[in-house]
Amino acid sequence: MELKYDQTSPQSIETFGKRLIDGTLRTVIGVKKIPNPELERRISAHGRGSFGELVETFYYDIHPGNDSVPDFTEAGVELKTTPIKQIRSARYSAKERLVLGLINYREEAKRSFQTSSFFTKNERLMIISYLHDKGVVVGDLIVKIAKLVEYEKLPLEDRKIIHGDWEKIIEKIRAGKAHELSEGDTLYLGACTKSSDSSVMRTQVGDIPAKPRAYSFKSGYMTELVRRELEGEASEDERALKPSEAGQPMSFEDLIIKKFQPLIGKTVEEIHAFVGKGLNDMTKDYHAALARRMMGVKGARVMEFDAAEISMKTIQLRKDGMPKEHMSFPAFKYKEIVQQVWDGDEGPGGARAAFQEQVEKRFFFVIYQCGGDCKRGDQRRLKKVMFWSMPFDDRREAEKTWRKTVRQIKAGRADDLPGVKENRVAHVRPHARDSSDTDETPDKQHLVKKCFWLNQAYLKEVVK
DNA sequence: GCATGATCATGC
DNA sequence: GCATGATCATGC
Repeated sequence: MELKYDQTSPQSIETFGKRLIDGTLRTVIGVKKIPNPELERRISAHGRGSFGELVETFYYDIHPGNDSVPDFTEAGVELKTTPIKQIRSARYSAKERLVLGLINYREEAKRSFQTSSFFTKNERLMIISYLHDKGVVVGDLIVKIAKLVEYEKLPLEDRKIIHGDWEKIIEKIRAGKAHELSEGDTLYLGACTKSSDSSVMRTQVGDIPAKPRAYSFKSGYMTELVRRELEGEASEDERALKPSEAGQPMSFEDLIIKKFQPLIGKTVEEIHAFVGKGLNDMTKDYHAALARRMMGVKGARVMEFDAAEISMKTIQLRKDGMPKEHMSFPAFKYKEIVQQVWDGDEGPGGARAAFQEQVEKRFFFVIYQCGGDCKRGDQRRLKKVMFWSMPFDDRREAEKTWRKTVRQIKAGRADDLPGVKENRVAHVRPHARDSSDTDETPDKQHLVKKCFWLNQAYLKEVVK
Protein backbone atom coordinates (compact mmCIF):
# COMPACT_ATOMS: atom_id res chain seq x y z
CA MET A 1 0.00 0.00 0.00
CA GLU A 2 1.28 3.43 -0.86
CA LEU A 3 1.26 6.23 1.64
CA LYS A 4 -1.35 8.65 0.43
CA TYR A 5 -1.77 10.91 3.37
CA ASP A 6 0.18 13.42 5.39
CA GLN A 7 0.98 12.14 8.87
CA THR A 8 1.38 15.69 10.15
CA SER A 9 -2.09 16.84 9.10
CA PRO A 10 -5.22 15.94 11.07
CA GLN A 11 -7.41 16.68 8.06
CA SER A 12 -5.35 14.42 5.84
CA ILE A 13 -5.52 11.63 8.42
CA GLU A 14 -9.30 11.95 8.49
CA THR A 15 -9.72 12.11 4.74
CA PHE A 16 -7.54 9.05 4.34
CA GLY A 17 -9.52 7.22 7.04
CA LYS A 18 -12.80 7.93 5.32
CA ARG A 19 -11.77 5.66 2.45
CA LEU A 20 -12.60 2.82 4.86
CA ILE A 21 -16.25 3.78 5.28
CA ASP A 22 -18.63 1.03 4.16
CA GLY A 23 -15.61 -1.08 3.26
CA THR A 24 -13.42 -3.60 5.04
CA LEU A 25 -9.69 -3.74 5.67
CA ARG A 26 -9.42 -6.65 3.25
CA THR A 27 -11.03 -4.79 0.37
CA VAL A 28 -9.50 -1.39 1.04
CA ILE A 29 -5.96 -2.48 1.73
CA GLY A 30 -6.26 -4.80 -1.23
CA VAL A 31 -4.42 -7.91 -0.16
CA LYS A 32 -4.83 -9.58 -3.49
CA LYS A 33 -2.88 -6.96 -5.34
CA ILE A 34 0.13 -7.18 -3.09
CA PRO A 35 0.62 -10.68 -1.67
CA ASN A 36 1.71 -10.45 1.96
CA PRO A 37 1.57 -13.61 4.08
CA GLU A 38 1.90 -11.65 7.34
CA LEU A 39 -1.04 -9.43 6.41
CA GLU A 40 -3.08 -12.45 5.28
CA ARG A 41 -2.52 -14.10 8.64
CA ARG A 42 -3.46 -11.04 10.65
CA ILE A 43 -6.52 -10.26 8.60
CA SER A 44 -7.88 -13.66 9.50
CA ALA A 45 -7.59 -13.08 13.25
CA HIS A 46 -10.42 -12.27 15.64
CA GLY A 47 -10.78 -9.65 18.32
CA ARG A 48 -10.76 -5.92 18.68
CA GLY A 49 -7.06 -5.66 19.48
CA SER A 50 -6.26 -7.26 16.16
CA PHE A 51 -8.44 -4.81 14.29
CA GLY A 52 -6.76 -1.81 15.88
CA GLU A 53 -3.25 -3.11 15.25
CA LEU A 54 -4.11 -3.81 11.65
CA VAL A 55 -5.35 -0.29 11.08
CA GLU A 56 -2.19 1.11 12.65
CA THR A 57 0.28 -1.12 10.90
CA PHE A 58 -1.18 -1.93 7.52
CA TYR A 59 -3.49 0.99 6.87
CA TYR A 60 -1.92 4.07 8.39
CA ASP A 61 1.56 2.58 8.55
CA ILE A 62 2.31 4.02 11.97
CA HIS A 63 4.06 2.24 14.82
CA PRO A 64 3.22 4.09 18.02
CA GLY A 65 5.44 3.24 20.95
CA ASN A 66 5.16 6.02 23.49
CA ASP A 67 1.90 5.96 25.42
CA SER A 68 2.25 9.50 26.67
CA VAL A 69 1.97 11.14 23.27
CA PRO A 70 -0.73 10.78 20.58
CA ASP A 71 -0.26 8.01 18.00
CA PHE A 72 0.19 10.51 15.15
CA THR A 73 2.59 12.55 17.21
CA GLU A 74 3.24 15.44 14.84
CA ALA A 75 -0.45 15.91 14.05
CA GLY A 76 -1.42 15.47 17.68
CA VAL A 77 -3.99 12.85 16.73
CA GLU A 78 -4.78 9.71 18.72
CA LEU A 79 -6.10 6.74 16.73
CA LYS A 80 -9.01 4.81 18.21
CA THR A 81 -10.85 1.85 16.78
CA THR A 82 -14.07 0.87 18.46
CA PRO A 83 -17.07 -1.43 17.83
CA ILE A 84 -20.64 -0.31 17.32
CA LYS A 85 -23.87 -2.28 17.15
CA GLN A 86 -26.85 -1.95 14.86
CA ILE A 87 -29.92 -2.29 17.06
CA ARG A 88 -32.35 -2.22 14.18
CA SER A 89 -32.29 -0.63 10.77
CA ALA A 90 -30.96 2.92 10.98
CA ARG A 91 -30.44 2.72 14.73
CA TYR A 92 -26.93 2.37 16.08
CA SER A 93 -25.26 2.32 19.46
CA ALA A 94 -21.72 2.04 20.79
CA LYS A 95 -20.90 -1.45 21.96
CA GLU A 96 -18.73 -0.23 24.82
CA ARG A 97 -16.96 2.70 26.43
CA LEU A 98 -13.93 4.21 24.70
CA VAL A 99 -10.83 3.89 26.87
CA LEU A 100 -8.63 6.98 26.67
CA GLY A 101 -5.46 6.13 28.57
CA LEU A 102 -4.35 4.96 31.99
CA ILE A 103 -4.20 7.59 34.73
CA ASN A 104 -0.92 8.08 36.54
CA TYR A 105 -2.46 9.43 39.75
CA ARG A 106 0.60 11.17 41.16
CA GLU A 107 1.53 12.85 37.88
CA GLU A 108 -2.02 13.80 36.95
CA ALA A 109 -2.58 15.43 40.33
CA LYS A 110 -0.05 18.13 39.43
CA ARG A 111 -1.65 19.05 36.15
CA SER A 112 -4.32 21.39 34.85
CA PHE A 113 -7.02 20.40 32.38
CA GLN A 114 -4.97 21.73 29.47
CA THR A 115 -1.82 19.85 30.54
CA SER A 116 -3.62 16.69 31.75
CA SER A 117 -2.89 13.36 30.10
CA PHE A 118 -6.55 13.24 29.12
CA PHE A 119 -6.31 16.45 27.13
CA THR A 120 -2.81 16.22 25.70
CA LYS A 121 -3.38 12.67 24.50
CA ASN A 122 -6.99 12.87 23.35
CA GLU A 123 -7.49 16.44 22.21
CA ARG A 124 -7.89 15.09 18.68
CA LEU A 125 -9.22 11.57 18.20
CA MET A 126 -9.34 9.76 14.90
CA ILE A 127 -12.18 7.37 15.56
CA ILE A 128 -12.75 4.37 13.34
CA SER A 129 -15.90 2.44 14.20
CA TYR A 130 -16.80 -0.93 12.77
CA LEU A 131 -19.90 -3.05 13.04
CA HIS A 132 -19.30 -5.62 15.72
CA ASP A 133 -19.71 -9.21 14.53
CA LYS A 134 -18.35 -12.05 16.61
CA GLY A 135 -18.26 -14.50 13.76
CA VAL A 136 -16.27 -12.34 11.34
CA VAL A 137 -12.47 -12.09 11.03
CA VAL A 138 -11.05 -8.58 11.50
CA GLY A 139 -10.30 -8.12 7.81
CA ASP A 140 -13.99 -8.47 6.98
CA LEU A 141 -15.48 -6.16 9.59
CA ILE A 142 -17.45 -3.34 8.01
CA VAL A 143 -16.32 0.16 8.89
CA LYS A 144 -19.14 2.66 9.46
CA ILE A 145 -17.42 5.71 10.88
CA ALA A 146 -14.08 7.39 10.27
CA LYS A 147 -14.17 10.74 11.97
CA LEU A 148 -11.80 13.20 13.51
CA VAL A 149 -13.27 14.22 16.85
CA GLU A 150 -11.64 17.41 18.08
CA TYR A 151 -12.31 18.50 21.62
CA GLU A 152 -12.51 22.17 20.75
CA LYS A 153 -15.10 21.48 18.07
CA LEU A 154 -17.48 19.56 20.34
CA PRO A 155 -20.63 21.49 21.29
CA LEU A 156 -20.11 23.76 24.29
CA GLU A 157 -22.76 21.73 26.15
CA ASP A 158 -20.58 18.61 25.82
CA ARG A 159 -17.34 20.37 26.71
CA LYS A 160 -18.89 21.87 29.80
CA ILE A 161 -19.85 18.43 31.06
CA ILE A 162 -16.55 16.78 30.12
CA HIS A 163 -14.52 19.53 31.75
CA GLY A 164 -16.70 19.28 34.88
CA ASP A 165 -16.17 15.52 34.91
CA TRP A 166 -12.41 15.96 34.72
CA GLU A 167 -12.53 18.38 37.65
CA LYS A 168 -14.44 15.85 39.75
CA ILE A 169 -11.98 13.08 38.96
CA ILE A 170 -8.92 15.22 39.64
CA GLU A 171 -10.40 16.47 42.89
CA LYS A 172 -10.52 12.94 44.28
CA ILE A 173 -7.07 12.16 42.95
CA ARG A 174 -5.57 15.26 44.54
CA ALA A 175 -7.27 14.42 47.84
CA GLY A 176 -5.59 11.00 47.87
CA LYS A 177 -8.95 9.35 47.25
CA ALA A 178 -8.28 7.60 43.95
CA HIS A 179 -9.42 4.36 45.60
CA GLU A 180 -12.87 5.93 45.99
CA LEU A 181 -13.29 6.84 42.33
CA SER A 182 -16.40 5.45 40.73
CA GLU A 183 -17.87 5.74 37.25
CA GLY A 184 -21.04 7.06 38.86
CA ASP A 185 -19.13 10.17 39.92
CA THR A 186 -19.19 11.64 36.47
CA LEU A 187 -21.35 12.07 33.38
CA TYR A 188 -19.56 11.64 30.02
CA LEU A 189 -15.90 11.25 30.99
CA GLY A 190 -15.37 8.40 33.41
CA ALA A 191 -12.52 6.84 35.34
CA CYS A 192 -13.04 3.17 34.55
CA THR A 193 -11.15 0.30 36.16
CA LYS A 194 -8.48 -0.99 33.88
CA SER A 195 -7.15 -4.30 35.11
CA SER A 196 -9.07 -7.57 34.92
CA ASP A 197 -7.06 -8.82 37.88
CA SER A 198 -8.33 -7.30 41.10
CA SER A 199 -5.01 -7.75 42.90
CA VAL A 200 -3.20 -5.21 40.71
CA MET A 201 -2.83 -1.88 42.50
CA ARG A 202 -1.20 1.45 41.79
CA THR A 203 0.27 4.11 44.02
CA GLN A 204 -1.59 7.37 44.38
CA VAL A 205 -1.25 10.60 46.33
CA GLY A 206 -0.85 9.41 49.91
CA ASP A 207 -0.32 5.83 51.03
CA ILE A 208 -3.53 4.00 50.13
CA PRO A 209 -3.17 1.78 47.07
CA ALA A 210 -5.82 2.25 44.38
CA LYS A 211 -7.07 0.21 41.46
CA PRO A 212 -5.60 1.24 38.14
CA ARG A 213 -8.07 3.37 36.25
CA ALA A 214 -8.22 4.91 32.79
CA TYR A 215 -10.08 7.87 31.40
CA SER A 216 -12.94 6.80 29.20
CA PHE A 217 -15.90 8.17 27.33
CA LYS A 218 -18.87 6.27 28.72
CA SER A 219 -20.74 4.02 26.33
CA GLY A 220 -23.80 6.27 26.55
CA TYR A 221 -21.78 9.24 25.35
CA MET A 222 -20.15 7.16 22.63
CA THR A 223 -23.63 6.15 21.49
CA GLU A 224 -24.56 9.81 21.30
CA LEU A 225 -21.48 10.53 19.16
CA VAL A 226 -22.22 7.54 16.95
CA ARG A 227 -25.80 8.68 16.38
CA ARG A 228 -24.83 12.23 15.61
CA GLU A 229 -22.57 10.85 12.91
CA LEU A 230 -24.75 8.08 11.45
CA GLU A 231 -28.28 9.26 12.08
CA GLY A 232 -27.90 13.01 11.87
CA GLU A 233 -30.35 15.55 13.20
CA ALA A 234 -33.40 13.45 12.44
CA SER A 235 -32.88 11.17 15.41
CA GLU A 236 -31.60 13.76 17.83
CA ASP A 237 -33.01 13.36 21.32
CA GLU A 238 -34.05 16.48 23.13
CA ARG A 239 -31.52 18.17 25.33
CA ALA A 240 -32.57 19.43 28.73
CA LEU A 241 -30.01 22.24 28.59
CA LYS A 242 -30.35 24.86 25.92
CA PRO A 243 -27.14 26.22 24.35
CA SER A 244 -27.60 29.52 26.20
CA GLU A 245 -27.70 27.70 29.55
CA ALA A 246 -24.48 25.84 28.82
CA GLY A 247 -22.63 29.13 28.88
CA GLN A 248 -23.57 29.82 32.48
CA PRO A 249 -20.95 29.34 35.20
CA MET A 250 -22.87 26.52 36.87
CA SER A 251 -22.44 22.77 36.70
CA PHE A 252 -24.75 20.66 34.55
CA GLU A 253 -26.34 19.14 37.62
CA ASP A 254 -26.95 22.48 39.31
CA LEU A 255 -28.52 23.83 36.12
CA ILE A 256 -30.89 20.86 36.01
CA ILE A 257 -31.81 21.24 39.67
CA LYS A 258 -32.42 24.94 39.09
CA LYS A 259 -35.10 24.14 36.52
CA PHE A 260 -37.19 22.49 39.22
CA GLN A 261 -36.75 25.20 41.84
CA PRO A 262 -39.80 27.32 40.94
CA LEU A 263 -42.05 24.26 41.23
CA ILE A 264 -40.84 22.86 44.55
CA GLY A 265 -43.75 22.70 46.99
CA LYS A 266 -46.36 22.86 44.23
CA THR A 267 -49.00 20.17 43.93
CA VAL A 268 -48.92 17.77 41.01
CA GLU A 269 -52.09 19.45 39.71
CA GLU A 270 -50.45 22.88 39.80
CA ILE A 271 -47.37 21.53 38.04
CA HIS A 272 -49.60 19.86 35.48
CA ALA A 273 -51.24 23.21 34.78
CA PHE A 274 -47.81 24.70 34.11
CA VAL A 275 -46.13 21.99 32.03
CA GLY A 276 -48.37 18.92 31.79
CA LYS A 277 -50.55 19.78 28.80
CA GLY A 278 -51.47 16.60 26.96
CA LEU A 279 -50.12 14.19 29.59
CA ASN A 280 -52.33 11.38 30.86
CA ASP A 281 -52.29 11.43 34.65
CA MET A 282 -53.40 7.79 34.86
CA THR A 283 -50.21 6.26 33.46
CA LYS A 284 -47.47 4.77 35.60
CA ASP A 285 -45.07 7.02 33.74
CA TYR A 286 -46.93 10.17 34.75
CA HIS A 287 -44.62 11.43 37.50
CA ALA A 288 -41.58 10.79 35.30
CA ALA A 289 -43.23 12.46 32.30
CA LEU A 290 -44.01 15.48 34.46
CA ALA A 291 -40.37 15.58 35.59
CA ARG A 292 -39.16 15.60 31.99
CA ARG A 293 -41.57 18.43 31.18
CA MET A 294 -40.16 20.41 34.11
CA MET A 295 -36.78 20.02 32.42
CA GLY A 296 -38.26 21.31 29.18
CA VAL A 297 -38.27 17.92 27.47
CA LYS A 298 -41.47 16.86 25.73
CA GLY A 299 -40.50 13.33 24.66
CA ALA A 300 -39.62 10.16 26.53
CA ARG A 301 -35.82 10.57 26.52
CA VAL A 302 -33.48 13.19 27.92
CA MET A 303 -30.36 13.24 25.77
CA GLU A 304 -27.91 14.19 28.51
CA PHE A 305 -29.28 11.55 30.86
CA ASP A 306 -28.91 8.86 28.20
CA ALA A 307 -25.38 9.98 27.32
CA ALA A 308 -24.38 10.14 30.99
CA GLU A 309 -26.21 6.88 31.76
CA ILE A 310 -28.09 8.62 34.55
CA SER A 311 -31.11 6.69 35.85
CA MET A 312 -33.99 9.00 36.60
CA LYS A 313 -36.28 7.54 39.27
CA THR A 314 -39.43 9.00 40.73
CA ILE A 315 -40.13 8.45 44.42
CA GLN A 316 -43.32 9.10 46.33
CA LEU A 317 -42.94 9.61 50.05
CA ARG A 318 -45.71 8.80 52.48
CA LYS A 319 -46.54 11.18 55.27
CA ASP A 320 -44.04 9.42 57.57
CA GLY A 321 -41.25 9.88 55.00
CA MET A 322 -41.17 6.23 53.95
CA PRO A 323 -41.13 5.76 50.17
CA LYS A 324 -44.34 4.19 48.90
CA GLU A 325 -42.40 1.54 46.98
CA HIS A 326 -39.09 -0.29 46.85
CA MET A 327 -37.05 0.55 43.76
CA SER A 328 -36.74 -2.07 41.05
CA PHE A 329 -33.98 -2.88 38.58
CA PRO A 330 -34.22 -4.93 35.39
CA ALA A 331 -34.90 -8.63 35.87
CA PHE A 332 -31.87 -10.90 35.80
CA LYS A 333 -31.50 -14.22 34.02
CA TYR A 334 -30.67 -17.07 36.39
CA LYS A 335 -28.18 -18.66 34.02
CA GLU A 336 -26.45 -15.37 33.26
CA ILE A 337 -26.04 -14.05 36.76
CA VAL A 338 -24.11 -17.13 37.91
CA GLN A 339 -21.54 -16.42 35.16
CA GLN A 340 -21.00 -12.83 36.23
CA VAL A 341 -18.31 -11.45 38.53
CA TRP A 342 -18.23 -8.55 40.97
CA ASP A 343 -15.07 -6.43 41.10
CA GLY A 344 -12.66 -8.08 43.48
CA ASP A 345 -13.41 -11.62 42.38
CA GLU A 346 -10.28 -13.67 41.83
CA GLY A 347 -9.27 -15.02 38.47
CA PRO A 348 -10.31 -14.15 34.92
CA GLY A 349 -14.07 -14.43 35.44
CA GLY A 350 -16.93 -13.47 33.17
CA ALA A 351 -18.87 -10.30 32.51
CA ARG A 352 -19.08 -7.64 35.20
CA ALA A 353 -22.24 -8.10 37.30
CA ALA A 354 -25.08 -6.07 35.83
CA PHE A 355 -26.23 -5.16 39.32
CA GLN A 356 -22.79 -3.76 40.13
CA GLU A 357 -22.94 -1.58 37.04
CA GLN A 358 -26.39 -0.42 38.07
CA VAL A 359 -25.47 0.59 41.60
CA GLU A 360 -22.36 2.39 40.33
CA LYS A 361 -24.41 4.60 38.05
CA ARG A 362 -25.53 8.10 38.87
CA PHE A 363 -29.17 8.51 39.81
CA PHE A 364 -31.53 11.43 39.54
CA PHE A 365 -34.35 11.28 42.06
CA VAL A 366 -37.54 13.27 41.63
CA ILE A 367 -39.28 13.15 44.97
CA TYR A 368 -42.96 13.80 45.59
CA GLN A 369 -44.42 14.15 49.07
CA CYS A 370 -47.84 12.60 49.65
CA GLY A 371 -50.24 14.03 52.19
CA GLY A 372 -51.00 10.58 53.57
CA ASP A 373 -50.36 7.01 52.46
CA CYS A 374 -49.98 7.81 48.74
CA LYS A 375 -53.15 5.97 47.80
CA ARG A 376 -55.20 7.10 44.85
CA GLY A 377 -56.46 10.64 45.20
CA ASP A 378 -53.88 11.53 47.86
CA GLN A 379 -52.38 14.97 47.38
CA ARG A 380 -48.80 15.04 46.13
CA ARG A 381 -46.36 17.91 46.15
CA LEU A 382 -42.95 18.13 44.49
CA LYS A 383 -40.60 17.88 47.47
CA LYS A 384 -37.15 17.96 45.93
CA VAL A 385 -34.86 16.64 43.22
CA MET A 386 -31.37 15.27 43.76
CA PHE A 387 -28.50 13.64 41.93
CA TRP A 388 -27.11 10.72 43.87
CA SER A 389 -24.47 8.00 43.68
CA MET A 390 -24.52 5.07 46.06
CA PRO A 391 -21.74 5.42 48.67
CA PHE A 392 -18.97 2.85 48.63
CA ASP A 393 -20.00 1.15 51.91
CA ASP A 394 -23.55 0.73 50.69
CA ARG A 395 -22.34 -0.77 47.43
CA ARG A 396 -20.52 -3.33 49.56
CA GLU A 397 -23.85 -4.15 51.20
CA ALA A 398 -25.56 -4.47 47.82
CA GLU A 399 -22.71 -6.76 46.82
CA LYS A 400 -23.56 -9.07 49.74
CA THR A 401 -27.13 -9.45 48.48
CA TRP A 402 -25.81 -10.15 44.99
CA ARG A 403 -23.31 -12.74 46.28
CA LYS A 404 -25.91 -14.56 48.32
CA THR A 405 -28.24 -14.58 45.33
CA VAL A 406 -25.57 -16.14 43.12
CA ARG A 407 -24.62 -18.65 45.82
CA GLN A 408 -28.23 -19.75 46.28
CA ILE A 409 -28.88 -20.14 42.56
CA LYS A 410 -25.66 -22.15 42.13
CA ALA A 411 -26.73 -24.38 45.04
CA GLY A 412 -30.08 -25.11 43.39
CA ARG A 413 -31.98 -22.92 45.84
CA ALA A 414 -33.10 -20.22 43.44
CA ASP A 415 -36.51 -20.33 45.09
CA ASP A 416 -34.99 -18.91 48.28
CA LEU A 417 -33.26 -15.60 47.54
CA PRO A 418 -32.37 -12.76 49.96
CA GLY A 419 -35.44 -11.05 51.39
CA VAL A 420 -35.83 -7.45 52.48
CA LYS A 421 -34.97 -8.14 56.13
CA GLU A 422 -31.62 -9.73 55.40
CA ASN A 423 -29.79 -6.67 54.14
CA ARG A 424 -29.87 -2.93 54.81
CA VAL A 425 -29.65 -1.92 51.15
CA ALA A 426 -31.09 -4.43 48.70
CA HIS A 427 -33.23 -7.54 48.33
CA VAL A 428 -34.61 -9.81 45.62
CA ARG A 429 -38.25 -10.10 44.55
CA PRO A 430 -40.27 -11.10 41.50
CA HIS A 431 -40.29 -8.86 38.47
CA ALA A 432 -42.38 -10.45 35.77
CA ARG A 433 -45.51 -10.00 33.74
CA ASP A 434 -47.26 -12.52 35.92
CA SER A 435 -46.48 -15.73 37.75
CA SER A 436 -46.25 -17.69 34.51
CA ASP A 437 -43.52 -15.36 33.19
CA THR A 438 -40.59 -17.58 34.16
CA ASP A 439 -36.91 -18.11 33.46
CA GLU A 440 -34.89 -21.33 33.60
CA THR A 441 -32.34 -21.81 36.38
CA PRO A 442 -29.03 -23.64 35.85
CA ASP A 443 -30.60 -26.75 37.41
CA LYS A 444 -33.59 -26.57 35.06
CA GLN A 445 -36.22 -25.23 37.40
CA HIS A 446 -38.62 -22.74 35.83
CA LEU A 447 -39.09 -19.91 38.29
CA VAL A 448 -40.74 -16.51 38.02
CA LYS A 449 -38.39 -13.79 36.80
CA LYS A 450 -36.82 -11.75 39.56
CA CYS A 451 -34.72 -8.65 40.05
CA PHE A 452 -32.81 -6.70 42.69
CA TRP A 453 -34.68 -3.99 44.57
CA LEU A 454 -33.37 -1.17 46.77
CA ASN A 455 -35.15 -1.36 50.12
CA GLN A 456 -37.66 1.39 50.79
CA ALA A 457 -36.25 1.90 54.30
CA TYR A 458 -32.79 2.42 52.77
CA LEU A 459 -34.20 4.91 50.28
CA LYS A 460 -35.87 6.77 53.12
CA GLU A 461 -32.45 7.49 54.62
CA VAL A 462 -30.96 8.35 51.24
CA VAL A 463 -33.49 11.03 50.37
CA LYS A 464 -33.73 12.51 53.86
C1' DG B 1 -47.61 -1.20 58.14
C1' DC B 2 -44.57 -4.59 56.54
C1' DA B 3 -43.08 -8.67 53.76
C1' DT B 4 -43.85 -10.94 49.90
C1' DG B 5 -45.83 -12.07 45.63
C1' DA B 6 -48.08 -10.50 41.56
C1' DT B 7 -49.09 -7.50 37.86
C1' DC B 8 -49.63 -3.14 34.93
C1' DA B 9 -48.54 0.45 31.17
C1' DT B 10 -45.57 1.98 28.09
C1' DG B 11 -41.80 2.42 24.79
C1' DC B 12 -38.78 0.29 21.95
C1' DG C 1 -43.48 -9.19 22.25
C1' DC C 2 -40.72 -8.12 25.78
C1' DA C 3 -37.90 -5.18 28.87
C1' DT C 4 -38.42 -1.61 32.05
C1' DG C 5 -40.06 1.34 35.59
C1' DA C 6 -43.73 1.52 38.48
C1' DT C 7 -47.57 -0.05 41.13
C1' DC C 8 -51.10 -3.13 43.27
C1' DA C 9 -52.80 -7.08 46.43
C1' DT C 10 -52.85 -10.08 50.22
C1' DG C 11 -51.79 -12.19 54.60
C1' DC C 12 -50.06 -11.52 58.87
